[in-house]
Amino acid sequence: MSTNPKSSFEPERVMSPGFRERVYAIVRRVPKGRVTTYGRIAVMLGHPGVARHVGNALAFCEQAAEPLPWHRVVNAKGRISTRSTIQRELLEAEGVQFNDAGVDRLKAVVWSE
DNA sequence: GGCTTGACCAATG
DNA sequence: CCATTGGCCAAGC
Repeated sequence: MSTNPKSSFEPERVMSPGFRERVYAIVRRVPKGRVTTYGRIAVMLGHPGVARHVGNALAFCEQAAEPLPWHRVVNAKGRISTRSTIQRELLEAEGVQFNDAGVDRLKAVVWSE
C-alpha cells in the first residue's frame, strides 16, 4: 500500500468488471415504478463523484448476464439519457409520469431503500 | 503529461 | 426552463 500513493481506497479499481456488476446489482434492486439516479448509485457504492462512471457502466449493460432494468436510472434532474428513445416509454408503462422537465415529482418517485 | 470524451452534478444568470 | 461554467474520475490517444 505504501508503494501506491493514490490508494486512499480502491479495493479493485473503480472501472473494472467488478464495478459494473456492483452497479447492476443495485439497479436490479430498484422496484418497478420507481427510479434512482447515477449519483445516488455512486454514493451507495461508497464513491461519490463517480456518477459518470455509473453511466458508463450502464452504457455496457447489454453485456449484463441477467436482465437489467436500466431504464429506471435517470439523472439528478429527472431527465433520461439522450441515447435512448424508449426509456421514457418503458417508465411510463410502469406508471412513472413525466412533465416537460423530466420525471414528474422526482423526489417522490426516487427509490430509497 | 496534456487534451478530449463521457447514459453526471450543482450553482449561476 | 435553458445554457454556461467548473468540478468530478477514469480511459484513450
